[in-house]
Amino acid sequence: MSALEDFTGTKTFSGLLGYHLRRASVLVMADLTQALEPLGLKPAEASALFVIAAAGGITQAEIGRILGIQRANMAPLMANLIKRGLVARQAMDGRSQALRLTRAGAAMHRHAMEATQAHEQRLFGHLSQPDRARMIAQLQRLWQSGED
Amino acid sequence: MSALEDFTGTKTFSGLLGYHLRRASVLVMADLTQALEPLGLKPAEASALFVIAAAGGITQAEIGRILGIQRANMAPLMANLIKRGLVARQAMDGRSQALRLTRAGAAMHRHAMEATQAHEQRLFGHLSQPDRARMIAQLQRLWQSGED
DNA sequence: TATTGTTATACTCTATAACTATA
DNA sequence: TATAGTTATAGAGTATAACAATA
Repeated sequence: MSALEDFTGTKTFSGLLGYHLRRASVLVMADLTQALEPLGLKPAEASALFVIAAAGGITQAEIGRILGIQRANMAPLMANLIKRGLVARQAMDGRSQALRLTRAGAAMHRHAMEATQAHEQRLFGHLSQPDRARMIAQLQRLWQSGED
Repeated sequence: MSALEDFTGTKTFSGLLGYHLRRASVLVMADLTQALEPLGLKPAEASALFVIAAAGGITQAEIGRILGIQRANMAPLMANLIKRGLVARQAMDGRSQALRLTRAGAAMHRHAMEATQAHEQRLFGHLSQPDRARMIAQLQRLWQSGED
């Protein structure tokens, strides 16, 4: 056991769930970023595609609320997806625009979902299905408790 | 159930552990940042104090390796803690310097640990002790698998 | 009055490169 | 050659403020 493992294994951090949550999240995001890079997608862009695929006709402001992304930051993100022909707009009323996947966007969505599932399997595959489900439920309750 | 909860509750994201890990981590870091703000500490600074308290005489490069912080980013962080009189340096050899908490630093460390424990209790107190221990063990194995 | 979409901008965090002094 | 500490800097992600158009 190296000196580094020794320290991180002491009571200094071993009792702090938030610390391990953060370190794990950093690792997972880095791996997901790599997994999506061949598709030319960033995690936030892939997430937006996932939401549109599940809820065609949704507005970008609503996607932002679901994903925790500011309206101001959704604008360039969505402009990029539209410019690349993955998402199409359709006027609902004078200020809202319904978003749908194009054919290319639907294909990209499938590839992104496959890459994401493979990534999840790679990182979390060693966990049993009940362990995974329990952790998801606990984490979801946690972050949704901060949603108002 | 609102439209937002409905979407985040669908199979789109509910099966993705990485997504919930990320959302939870963001919430936890925001809460910890607030909890430490009255002390004038940022999470990274508090973590450095924790490491020094547990391992007096350690160098800042080693702290960086433990916490996953680049050497280049440790320099201004540690300079700030020293300028505030929380940490003192002591030459080991011509290039390495042993770090120790000053009296003020030890007091700050206690306050930071108390604030952190209260924060953890506030966010994770609803989890049973076995649940908490299991989650910590699983997350730790996960992020440490990416350490080389 | 509130909301959508947008632009501009600032701030924080993190990563890279380069340098010196020393081992 | 490798490491400690430092500086400068660039990039990404996120936050705030303001605006026009519309509900």
